Amino acid sequence: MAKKKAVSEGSKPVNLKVLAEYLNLSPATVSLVMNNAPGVAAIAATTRHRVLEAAKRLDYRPNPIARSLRTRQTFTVGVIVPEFSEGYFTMLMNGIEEFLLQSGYLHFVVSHQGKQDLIDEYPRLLSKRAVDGFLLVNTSLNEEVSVPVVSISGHKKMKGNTNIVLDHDRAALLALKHLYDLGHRRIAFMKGQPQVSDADVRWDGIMAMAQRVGLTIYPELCVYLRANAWSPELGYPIVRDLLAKTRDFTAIFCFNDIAAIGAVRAIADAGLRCPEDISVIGFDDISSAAYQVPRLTTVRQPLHRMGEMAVQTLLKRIESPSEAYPEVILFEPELMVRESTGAAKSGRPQISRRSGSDKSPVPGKP
Amino acid sequence: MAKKKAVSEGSKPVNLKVLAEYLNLSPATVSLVMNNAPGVAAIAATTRHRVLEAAKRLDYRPNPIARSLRTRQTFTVGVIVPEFSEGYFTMLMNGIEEFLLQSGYLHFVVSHQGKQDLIDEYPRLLSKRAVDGFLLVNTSLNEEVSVPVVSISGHKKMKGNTNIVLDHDRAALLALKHLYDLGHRRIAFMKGQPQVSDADVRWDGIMAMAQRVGLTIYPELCVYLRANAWSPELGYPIVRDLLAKTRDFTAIFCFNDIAAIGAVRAIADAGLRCPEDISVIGFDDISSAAYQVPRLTTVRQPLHRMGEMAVQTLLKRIESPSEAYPEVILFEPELMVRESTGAAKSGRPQISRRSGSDKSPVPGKP
DNA sequence: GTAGTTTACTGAAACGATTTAGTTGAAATG
DNA sequence: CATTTCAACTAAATCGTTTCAGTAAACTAC
Repeated sequence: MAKKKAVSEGSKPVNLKVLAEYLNLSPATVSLVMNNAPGVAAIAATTRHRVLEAAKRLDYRPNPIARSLRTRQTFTVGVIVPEFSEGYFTMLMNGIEEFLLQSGYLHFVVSHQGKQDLIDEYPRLLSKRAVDGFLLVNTSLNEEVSVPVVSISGHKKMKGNTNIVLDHDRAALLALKHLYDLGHRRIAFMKGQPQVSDADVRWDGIMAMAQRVGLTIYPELCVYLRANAWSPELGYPIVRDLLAKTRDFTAIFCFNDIAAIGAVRAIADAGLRCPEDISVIGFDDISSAAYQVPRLTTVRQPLHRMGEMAVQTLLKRIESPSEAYPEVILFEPELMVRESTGAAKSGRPQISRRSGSDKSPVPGKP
Repeated sequence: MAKKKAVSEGSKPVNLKVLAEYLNLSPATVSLVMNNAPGVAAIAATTRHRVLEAAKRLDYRPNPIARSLRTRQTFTVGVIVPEFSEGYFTMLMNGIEEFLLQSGYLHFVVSHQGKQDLIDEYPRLLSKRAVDGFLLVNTSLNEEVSVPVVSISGHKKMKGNTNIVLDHDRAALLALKHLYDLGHRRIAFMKGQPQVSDADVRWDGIMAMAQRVGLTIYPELCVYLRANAWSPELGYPIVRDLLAKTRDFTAIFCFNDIAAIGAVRAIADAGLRCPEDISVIGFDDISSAAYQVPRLTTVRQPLHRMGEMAVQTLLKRIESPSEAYPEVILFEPELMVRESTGAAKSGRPQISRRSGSDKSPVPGKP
């Protein structure tokens, strides 16, 4: 034991040259064996064993930097996210990190806070650091990069990009059908921030499915997230202001669970009850959603699996870049019905509210 | 413009040699100028300008890998955390990442999930990748590493380690005094998981301050977190089970806000009200704490600032390792009084409950 | 005019791997 | 016996920097 320590900790870590000298072989031979490179077949089996054993005994660990310099591979990927937000981000990252580490990769994470200049700068910064690929979370790039890219909830079609996305039409359908079945007809909708790449697609899904279900979307009940924060501060003021303007709705479909928490709070502060007066439905199913008071009804995204799939796809593309890969990988949402939605309050003066104008209340399509 | 593009995007990125040839200078000279190295004084000002300008025109960017190979500096730090948890982790990371990027550093993040083998492996893994320093979050290492270390909420004294910690005595005092003043005498306490390095110190603080305030700690009202998850799932079952066993307490001091959310939920599920029947006090002040129903009273940790300070200290130590640095940097907590704590419910059969035994109810000290 | 000092650079050796194109000696082939 | 083939390695270039030890030319000093 003492001997082993003396060898491995004595002075500087052994490098290839030292190991080769120790073995009376050339660095080339040792390198071939260590990497199991094609061409290693030409090395005698006995020599192979000698090398491997000596490497273990001397605790030889190849220097990844030197290796990267030569091979242009760093076993590092760049992860670009809007923010280290609670909920969405952490669930995704757990999936991403787990699988990445298993495969021997590390990752740099940078957050751009929704700022366009950072969105432009970070890919360059990370390219300079020679990452082998990019994982984009809710972010879309303007310029192409020279390595494989996998986007989660990005929706831009770009060369070399695979999109991991939720089936937002289905998500919208699940939520709207649920609300419709509970009797809700006047529903408030919350659209995500423009810099969040999911926002538009989700919104389009809601528009399309509302029509399918037979729900009317009222522009005066639509609210838009702006602030960059992913904290309940996001949803709270917007729902508070909406309630100050009108209470003529029985449900609100929030952009995410964090905003939903803010919404629930705003409803309580307005002296109303959730779900008795207003039902709230969230999105994502973050880990605290099921423990809120009331427990949040929400559309679950399989974020852990999406993260895992993103990594798998990215690594496959890094390791064999010439193959063809799907442009889109779709995941199915799941409706988690809990306590924040309930039967629509009846007795609302729905008709009176709609008089006075005949034009379609749906923005855009007639 | 077209010309510029042709130069910068044409083929491979220019390297030092190409730039040097273009300038009719040696790589050595160019390198000196680019790095503003000591010795650059010997380069004529006109040459300096020529170099700088050509570098800009040809869009020369030094290859960080080659540079790292030579200098043994990677401008990368390793961040080791227990988990990508909501709340605590994200708030800290926002501070860490912001400051790190500003200073031109990137970071690898790995999470060990409380598993000892990973806690041992990751520092080696990251050392192999030649990180310039470590940032440990709620994690303590067994072996020393050869680069500077800054721990956040780590409490181990090790060579080369600076600890960024909260004043846990003060934190306990704030919380206990608050509860005491509200009339609470029988209080339940929740201790953090053994693998979370804050757990013991916080617990000791509570013990000490309880005595100071004049509060008795009842072993039967102490619960212990075990599960590794940092989700409300953490606090929920434990408080539910406690309530099944006894309801003879009027407040509970939770290990963190996430657990407090679980506790609030468990209280509601037991048919009790918070704070009327049981007051709940959390820890951290995560961003959704203020939006819970009821809004969470909690002990705030200045996590953003702690993260920033951690980075600042680490970078200073990386850049001038020989200087002396403090072993501990203390941060002050702040009590955020909100809605989840209220006056203790009176009329509890306190006396009857304590009869039958005369031995001190405080575990450990008499 | 010679020695010493400055000024403005440069050559070449690291750093620690990978990889291509050989080399060497022995065995097989015709 | 000359030639080819093969097995088992190795020499040396390369990746793109940094940095130390020079060096050539010009300038001072006496």
